[in-house]
Amino acid sequence: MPLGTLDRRTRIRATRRQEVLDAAWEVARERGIAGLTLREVAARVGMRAPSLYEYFDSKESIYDAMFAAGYEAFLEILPGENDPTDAQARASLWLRRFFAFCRADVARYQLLFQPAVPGFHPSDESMQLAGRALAALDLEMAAIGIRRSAAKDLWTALVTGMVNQQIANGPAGDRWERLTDEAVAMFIDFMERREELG
Amino acid sequence: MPLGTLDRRTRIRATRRQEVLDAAWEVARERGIAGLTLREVAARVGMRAPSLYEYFDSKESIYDAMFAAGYEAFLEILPGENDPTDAQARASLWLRRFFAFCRADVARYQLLFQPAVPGFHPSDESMQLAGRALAALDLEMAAIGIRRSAAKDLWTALVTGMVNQQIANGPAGDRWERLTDEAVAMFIDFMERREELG
DNA sequence: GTCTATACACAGATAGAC
DNA sequence: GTCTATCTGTGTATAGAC
Repeated sequence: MPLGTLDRRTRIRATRRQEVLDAAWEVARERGIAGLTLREVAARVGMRAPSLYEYFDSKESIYDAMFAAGYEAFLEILPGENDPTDAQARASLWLRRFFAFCRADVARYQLLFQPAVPGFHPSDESMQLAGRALAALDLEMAAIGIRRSAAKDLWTALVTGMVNQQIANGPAGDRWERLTDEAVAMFIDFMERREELG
Repeated sequence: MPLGTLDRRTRIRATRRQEVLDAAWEVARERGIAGLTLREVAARVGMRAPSLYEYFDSKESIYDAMFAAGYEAFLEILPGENDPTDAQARASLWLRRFFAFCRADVARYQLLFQPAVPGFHPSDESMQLAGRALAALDLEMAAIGIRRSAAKDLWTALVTGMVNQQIANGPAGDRWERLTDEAVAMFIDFMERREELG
C-alpha cells in the first residue's frame, strides 16, 4: 500500500496494474460483470489484450483482484466508534450504507454477492479476506444485539432481500430503500419481544 | 394441450419438442442456466445441434419456452380453496411451498427470478404469463391481508431474501427454510400491530 | 427430418519479434 | 513491456445433400 516505500520500477508497475483494474471495473459496469473481456479492458488502457498478461496471470486473476477490492470496500461501510450505539439507529445507518454501496456499483454487487460469473472461484487469499469481512459484519450484528444464529440469518435474509429487490427492479429508484426504517423496526421489535435483544 | 385431439404428425412433433425441452432443463440443472448449449441439448435427445432448429427457432426461443413453463409451475403452488384461511398458517404454507419450488430446481429459480442469462429477454407472451402469475400472487397476498404497497414490498423482500440465502448457501440444507414460521410471525405481528392486517 | 460441412464471431491464451 | 500473429476452443446459426 505505501507506494512511496517501493522502488521506482515497482511503483510504476503497481500504478499500471491499478489502471488495468480500474478499466476492468469500467467495462464490468457497462457490459455486466460477466461481460468482461480482456480485449475491451486492454483497449481502455491503450493496450492490446496480450499485454495484460504482464500485469495479471489470467482473466480469473483480474476477477480475483476485483473481488478482493470489493470486500475491502465493504469493510469500510461498517459502523464505527463515532456512529450511534442505539440498535435501531445503528442498524438503519448500516442498511442505508449497504444500499448505497450496492447501488453505487451493481457489477461489484453481482461479483461479491451473486454467483454471476459462471466459472469464477475466488482464490484462498480472497476468500480469507471475504471471511474477515463477514466476521466483522458478525461482530457488528452482535454490537446491535443480534446474537442468536437464527436471528442473524433472518437479518441477513431481510437485508439482502431488500437490496436484491431494489436492484432487480431498477437501482435508480428507492422503492425498497425507503422501507429501511420500517424493516429495521419490524426486525428489532420482534426480537426485543423475544427478549433476545438489549 | 389435449394432445389426443391433434393429428398424428403434430402430436409426434409436440412430443419431440417436449423431449428437447426436458433435455434443456437437464443440461441447465447440471451446468447452470447460463451454461446451456445447443450441442449438449441435442446430444441428450440423440441429435446434432442443427436439428434442433426443426423444433425451435433459436436458443432464445428455448429459453423462452422454459421461462413460460416455469411460471406455469409457479402458479400451481399458490394456496387454493382447500388451504387454511388463517393468515399466519396460509402465509407459512405458501412460503414452504415456495422454498420447495425453488430448491427443487435451482436452474428454474435462476431463470425466473434472477438475471442469470445475460442476453435473455422473455417474449411478450411469456411476459404476460409472468404478469398473470405475479398478479395471482398479489391476490394471494391480499387474501392473507397484505394490501398496502409498502407491506407487499417488504414481504417479497423478506421471502426472496430467505430463499436466496438458502440457495446461495447450499440448497441441500434448511438453515433458512426452518426459519419460515419465525419470519412469518415477525412480519404478521408487526403488520397487525400497525392495524393493517386482519 | 436429420445429417455433414461450414460460416461467422467471439473468447482466452501463447510464441516470438522488436 | 508491448506488439503482431496465431493457436485452440466454444458457441449459434445456415446451406444443402440425403
